[in-house]
Amino acid sequence: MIASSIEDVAAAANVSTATVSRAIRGLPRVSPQTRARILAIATEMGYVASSAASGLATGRTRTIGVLAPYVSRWFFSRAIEGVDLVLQQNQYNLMLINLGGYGGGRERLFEHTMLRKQIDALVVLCLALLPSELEHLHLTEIPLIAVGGPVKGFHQVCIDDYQAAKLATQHLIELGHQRIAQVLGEDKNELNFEVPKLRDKAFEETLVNSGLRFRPEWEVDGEFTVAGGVSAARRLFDAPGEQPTAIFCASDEMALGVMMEAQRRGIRVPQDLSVIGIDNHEFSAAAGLTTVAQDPVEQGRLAAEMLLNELAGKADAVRSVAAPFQLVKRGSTAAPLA
Amino acid sequence: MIASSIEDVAAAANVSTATVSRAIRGLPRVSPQTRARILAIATEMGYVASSAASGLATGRTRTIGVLAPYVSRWFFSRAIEGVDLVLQQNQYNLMLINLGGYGGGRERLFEHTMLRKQIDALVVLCLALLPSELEHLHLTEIPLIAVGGPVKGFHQVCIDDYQAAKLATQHLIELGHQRIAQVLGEDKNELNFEVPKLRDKAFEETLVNSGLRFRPEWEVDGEFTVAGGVSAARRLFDAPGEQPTAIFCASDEMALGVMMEAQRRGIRVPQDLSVIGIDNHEFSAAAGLTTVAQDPVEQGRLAAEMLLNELAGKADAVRSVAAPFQLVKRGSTAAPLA
DNA sequence: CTGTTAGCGCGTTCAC
DNA sequence: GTGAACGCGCTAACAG
Repeated sequence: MIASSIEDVAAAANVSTATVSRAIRGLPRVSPQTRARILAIATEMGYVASSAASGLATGRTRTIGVLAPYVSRWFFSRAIEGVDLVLQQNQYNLMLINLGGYGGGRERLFEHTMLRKQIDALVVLCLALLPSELEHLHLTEIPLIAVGGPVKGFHQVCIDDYQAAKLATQHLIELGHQRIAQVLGEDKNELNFEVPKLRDKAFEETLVNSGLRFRPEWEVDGEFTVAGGVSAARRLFDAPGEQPTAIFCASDEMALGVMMEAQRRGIRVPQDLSVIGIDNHEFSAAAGLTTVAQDPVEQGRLAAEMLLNELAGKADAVRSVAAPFQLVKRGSTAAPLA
Repeated sequence: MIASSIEDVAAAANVSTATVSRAIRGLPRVSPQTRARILAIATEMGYVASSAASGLATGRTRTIGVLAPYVSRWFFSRAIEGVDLVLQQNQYNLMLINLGGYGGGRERLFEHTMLRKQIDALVVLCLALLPSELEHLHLTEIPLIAVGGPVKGFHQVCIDDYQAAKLATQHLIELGHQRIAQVLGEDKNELNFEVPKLRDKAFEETLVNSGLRFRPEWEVDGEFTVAGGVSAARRLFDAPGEQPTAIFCASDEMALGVMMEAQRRGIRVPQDLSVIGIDNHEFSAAAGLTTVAQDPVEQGRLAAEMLLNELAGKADAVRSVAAPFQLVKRGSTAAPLA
């Protein structure tokens, strides 16, 4: 009852396979009656077209690839969900290509998986690609788009990271903070991208433009993780001499780590220390973290829609779009006591 | 240079397509010299077999499906990474089937996507499936396995949730707590599974078996999220009368929410309140949360390995396996003050 | 409106 | 060790 092919259906309905194909795919040139009859029979037989066969015939897989540096981090998993939302609505499949677990064979991934015509389009989640990889991708000539960060030669959906970081920094400055430290995320394993640099640059320039002193010793790496935020906070708190009254963190996960470490030491947030992040991570509201919010679900959704439009034949459907962001004030920031 | 088919390679190498096929797939009956020559030419031409065509011919897709209720929650995203690890090592693709975003058309997912012979095997991440869905899945006759929770009629890789919850509860009791509340996760949108029930049952029975009183009013829902944990904590803290000295949370995310709310109210953890969770979420170490740890990456990896073994022809490769768990003591639990 | 006929690109007998 | 030929299941172009 399950393993039926289009021929079985055609035979059962006394029509040709071509008619079955047309009827099922909703193409014209089939009388309403025959269509109804075929559909009924197909349903009853549990017939579903083989994707391999139709893929071979059409050259389309109805599958979109999502290339991610990690899947278990907030931004990426949410962006994946956003892409998925659109794909499901359009009966497309989602092939997850995770670079995080890749042990050395990363290049093979591009030369094989990517090229096997297994996907009709690709979403690249903020990821720095090697020149050879970019070349491979462009050779496939499938629609491409980047989400969450710029990729050279790609259209992109992402916030203006410079402006976002500037907004966060300015919030601290406007509250009256003068001694502001930064926890940033550095590019460890080459999976990373330009976003950290932009946020870093914005922080420094905003500080200086406001007449404040930029202190290199108050710039520590948090690796974009909670654990990294904790250890970054330790380094700051353990340093001798003057302490910052506020910390700008390049991501909420790091900011949450900073808050946890502060709490452990009895440093009160926001009385003794203001903390601000970027992202609006799921945990941030609960933790009362002030942040510059962005919405990866929406970004993923938008990107997927553009790709599908492009696949549907709309010219230049894939464009670069600036995603919105906004300051969300919560309890972790306040004017400095002194 | 990219869009080459096996015929192009065959022509360039002056051999038949059959020989190219054998050479590339490492089959015998090809002289070392010809094989080397063919491989060189294929590489140079950037040839990669079309997955649709080979899929049609072999009936195999080299793709494994992962059916998940959500992708952006800790357990699921980590389990996906675990599965992915094994698939990448074996040149398999991962098709992500997310039920979370599914707006009503859930059944169609099963009748179409699942059945289109698009995947060679399926991993179900702790998810309650409807009888009709189970039927569909079994009809496909592909290897199946459940991870993280029992699915009727499936082999499974998961911890013994009863024992894990019992361990957590006992830890609190052994510390001397007598007034213990529970934050559990209820089955809201039918995406859920039996795990919450098991943990709940273990908590109650352990309490009673230790001669402690079980108070229904101290059992509140936290929806398995941080935000849910926060609001559960509020309900507990706002209730008049006696307060619990410890709270058992059925997941770390809820426990973290409880800790955040406690902190906001000046309730000291662990002096005034002990909190324990289950999972060992990425944030738990940073937050100092005592928990019963489990490892979804490992569970996913194990499940994927069994599936691939089964696909490789090993009989009964897919079995049920009890995953390990252990108590990880951190700062959030201590003996009650009084 | 419907049927016939070619492929889509590869794997796989079988002969050689 | 190698090649020719068929078939996987479906779609597309053309006939009717």
